[in-house]
Amino acid sequence: MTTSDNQIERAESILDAAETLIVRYGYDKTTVSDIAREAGISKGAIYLSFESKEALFEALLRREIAMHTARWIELVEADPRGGTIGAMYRNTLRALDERPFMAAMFRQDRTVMGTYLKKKDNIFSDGSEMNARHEFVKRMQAAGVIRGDVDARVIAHIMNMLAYSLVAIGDVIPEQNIPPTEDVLEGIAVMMDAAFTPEESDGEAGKEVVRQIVSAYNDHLAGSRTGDVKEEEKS
Amino acid sequence: MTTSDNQIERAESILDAAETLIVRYGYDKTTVSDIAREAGISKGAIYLSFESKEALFEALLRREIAMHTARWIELVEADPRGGTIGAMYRNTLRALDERPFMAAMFRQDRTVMGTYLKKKDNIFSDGSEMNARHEFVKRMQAAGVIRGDVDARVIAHIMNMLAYSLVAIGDVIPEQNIPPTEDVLEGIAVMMDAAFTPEESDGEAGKEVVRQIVSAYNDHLAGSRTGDVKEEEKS
DNA sequence: GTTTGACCAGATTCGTTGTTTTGGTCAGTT
DNA sequence: AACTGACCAAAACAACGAATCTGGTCAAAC
Repeated sequence: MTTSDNQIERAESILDAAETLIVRYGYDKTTVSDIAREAGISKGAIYLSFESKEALFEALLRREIAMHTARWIELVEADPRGGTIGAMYRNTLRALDERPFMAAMFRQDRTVMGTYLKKKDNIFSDGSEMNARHEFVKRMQAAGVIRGDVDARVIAHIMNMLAYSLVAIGDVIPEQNIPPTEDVLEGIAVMMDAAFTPEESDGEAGKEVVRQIVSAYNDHLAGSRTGDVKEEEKS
Repeated sequence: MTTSDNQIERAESILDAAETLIVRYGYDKTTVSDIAREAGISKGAIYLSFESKEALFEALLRREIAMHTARWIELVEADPRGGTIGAMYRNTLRALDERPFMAAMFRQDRTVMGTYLKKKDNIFSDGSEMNARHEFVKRMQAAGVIRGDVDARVIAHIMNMLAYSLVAIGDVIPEQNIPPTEDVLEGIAVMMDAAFTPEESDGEAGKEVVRQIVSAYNDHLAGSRTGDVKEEEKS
């Protein structure tokens, strides 16, 4: 086990601590000292792994997205009829709904994200979510998994609408009036397939595209990590 | 023209004034005096038509729902292919999107509804929205306009999700990343028809059911008006 | 080389006090 | 009888220093 491995392990355990606290108390009410205590280390040690509270939080956001993506592909691979657009989308939604912090991110929950949302250049302000979904739909159309005769931007936006309302509609409708999530996801999947799956459809083509997208995304991630204290800086 | 007609006219003009101000400044920042000034009458006169600020506001909410419904049926009747579930739903969404105050209500916008939302027994807390949509779907199934083999509750909830996100997703996605509303509504209509319209479908049956529902709703309204100062009380 | 926790400046919260605003009323005017 | 607007108690707001808290640092301990 190398020094670098320990570094990463340490950073991960900090993020674990931060996640538990932030999901429960929110970004504002969770102090750096709280995180240190929860992780069983000193406050100073936090700053050996992260440049600032904000950088720590952004690392947490990135990790959460990565874990969500991993969980998504896991569900897709495990799903026997997982190659249609309906099934793949259902699995994204399921992965989203499974992870409370991911859901909070997606609806930009103020009680969880707190003042981070007010920062000028927070990672949501670029609208990358929309672009990602649009790209996904275009590729699926190219692979013949989604009908080509509907505007990709519109399909992508409808998918964003459903995802957003899945995690945000609780603000407006009391829980007991919402049908079981599984039923809703199933309904959405059936609807999507009926509307957007072409007549002749290969049940496996979709999965291959998902693999490509996810691996491209992972490469992208590896090249853009910021805010962690880098090895070189510490000599 | 009777006294009672004048009463109603007066009350309407108060509601007009209230609507303009509340849409712009919100419930909290709009004072009763402001409304009186905007309506060109004295503050005391407001209380000849309404029991309290809260009652006035609830009358405004009810009127807005009624106007939304009226607009909806108008669009349905005018729509040549208006009898399918997709077309009818698109017309609800269009009517919703056309009226800023209705949209603010639907997403329970805090800057517009202000402290009214914090009242114990506000008119949203009963979840009637959900029930209304559920009823609508069941009737449409009975009339053969929606496929009968899907859970009405789930369809109703998906419809609520799309309606909610239509008016609320702007909080999370910058406007320029959202496709034109017309395109989105068209996409939703196509999707709904592909997924929920039965093979053999009568294009006019849906409209008839809408007429029935709306007239039943209007009867219901007439029987439950509260908060206005009643004629009998004023003798 | 790591890790710690006392320490600090700036921000945030709190408690208090005085001022303004607001929903609602009602004696008086039209 | 319809309407007005000065008036009032209660609530909301503003100002303010005092007290507390928090992100971040760094000399000292391991």
